[in-house]
Amino acid sequence: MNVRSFGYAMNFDDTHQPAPSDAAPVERGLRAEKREAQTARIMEAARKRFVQSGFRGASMHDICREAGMSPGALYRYFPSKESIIEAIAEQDRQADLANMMNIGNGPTLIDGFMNAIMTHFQDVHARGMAPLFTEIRAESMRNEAVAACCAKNEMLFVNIFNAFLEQAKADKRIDPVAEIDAIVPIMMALGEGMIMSDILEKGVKPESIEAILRAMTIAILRPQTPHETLHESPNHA
Amino acid sequence: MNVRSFGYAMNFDDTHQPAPSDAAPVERGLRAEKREAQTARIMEAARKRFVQSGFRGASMHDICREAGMSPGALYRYFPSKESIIEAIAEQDRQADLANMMNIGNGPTLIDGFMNAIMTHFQDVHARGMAPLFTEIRAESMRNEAVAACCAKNEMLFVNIFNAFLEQAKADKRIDPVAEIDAIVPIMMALGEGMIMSDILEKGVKPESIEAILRAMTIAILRPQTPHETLHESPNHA
DNA sequence: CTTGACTGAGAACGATCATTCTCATATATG
DNA sequence: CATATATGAGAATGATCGTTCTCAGTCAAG
Repeated sequence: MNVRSFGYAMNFDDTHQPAPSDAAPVERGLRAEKREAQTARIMEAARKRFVQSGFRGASMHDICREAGMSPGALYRYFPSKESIIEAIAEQDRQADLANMMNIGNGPTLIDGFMNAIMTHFQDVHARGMAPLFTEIRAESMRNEAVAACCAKNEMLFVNIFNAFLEQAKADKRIDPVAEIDAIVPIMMALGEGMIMSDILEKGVKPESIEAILRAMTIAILRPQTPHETLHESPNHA
Repeated sequence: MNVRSFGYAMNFDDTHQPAPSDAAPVERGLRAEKREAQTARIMEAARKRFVQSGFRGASMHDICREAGMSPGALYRYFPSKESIIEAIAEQDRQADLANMMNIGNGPTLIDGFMNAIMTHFQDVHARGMAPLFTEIRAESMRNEAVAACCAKNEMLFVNIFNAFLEQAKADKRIDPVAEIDAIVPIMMALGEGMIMSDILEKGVKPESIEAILRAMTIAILRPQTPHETLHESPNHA
């Protein structure tokens, strides 16, 4: 269900890896597999500690203890604490991006949009990732590498979202209240607020959230085809 | 222009203060005034460093240097770094609260609401406080004292906002799309997202922001008196 | 078995941090 | 002036942190 690509771009060279010589490519796969498993174990442990204590608050020894590993071992996989932070930020932002790629999959434009963000909220809530998200955003305001990671993934989504809305506008399926260049960042900001606040944690019913966000989205995008506005709220007593 | 009440509740006793004996209440005022000025200077310096490096990233020596003060001097005013963090969080959240108290001051319900939040956004943006806000929210997810401070001020505002909307609903001036108990936390989450993202920093025109948020607010609250919906956007070319 | 690279444990290191200690100065009070 | 108290500077302290060092085990290849 989750993105497990592990394609996080770390800026340290993997010179440990044996040179891809012509002999025994099968064995190399076994070694690499073990390495990946260990790396994943470290990241899992780090994420737990970071959620609980923040990037600066969690110590390397904490992470080692959580991962059941010595510092000497851990440093064979990550050259620094910074690199762990960057890897986790990258992985988290990529997971967010993957979740949001689903806008556009739905019977109507509004339904596709609502499904994507409601699923995303549920996912973040279920995995207890709201504190980590907030931590990443705070870190991104002073840490250049993390800022670049956020900017990169944000740009990817902005471009897609923007093109999606521009197309819908050109097709006269929506008639937005303002320029799409303004709507996109604002809707993203609103979404980030919902994630940070972890509304589901506060006991607000998902149906209410959906009803409110749907009304809001319709008001901003103003869908033009009649059946777009029909499903105002699927759960209305 | 700003809230300068300095009524932040610090949980350390001010036993330094001379006992309020019957003699010379005038002199005591002078001493207290100097103390307040020094305290303010430290908090100003701390805020600067915290914005730049975060709560954990900024060291006490950094703050001392910024304030032009030795550690020995600084520790006469604050017993710990924690207490500075708490004082700043409290002050910041109180300023936010004061800004938001203005909902209700406007020709229409929607106008009052829009004025309050737009002014608040401008204020936070102008003072460059978005990083500090994000830092406080991140800290509140693991630091009990900061969490309590956020919860306290949030509760104060929630109660007011809630009563405000319930009254408007009872008067049939609005017909909200969902229960007010759901609308309040969601609108607050949306606002926090706008502040964290510092939309104004991204070059989005304030008129566009206002137009979008106004449409959104109208869609959620659904004002019933005809002139409520009239002023859709005051700055429309 | 020997070799050589990989992996791991855990002590150790230097830096940095929040905080405290010591001592000096200033100021109000009698 | 003498005393007591508030204020300040700056070195010192003990803890903690990220990181490295040393050495021992593992395992595939010859």
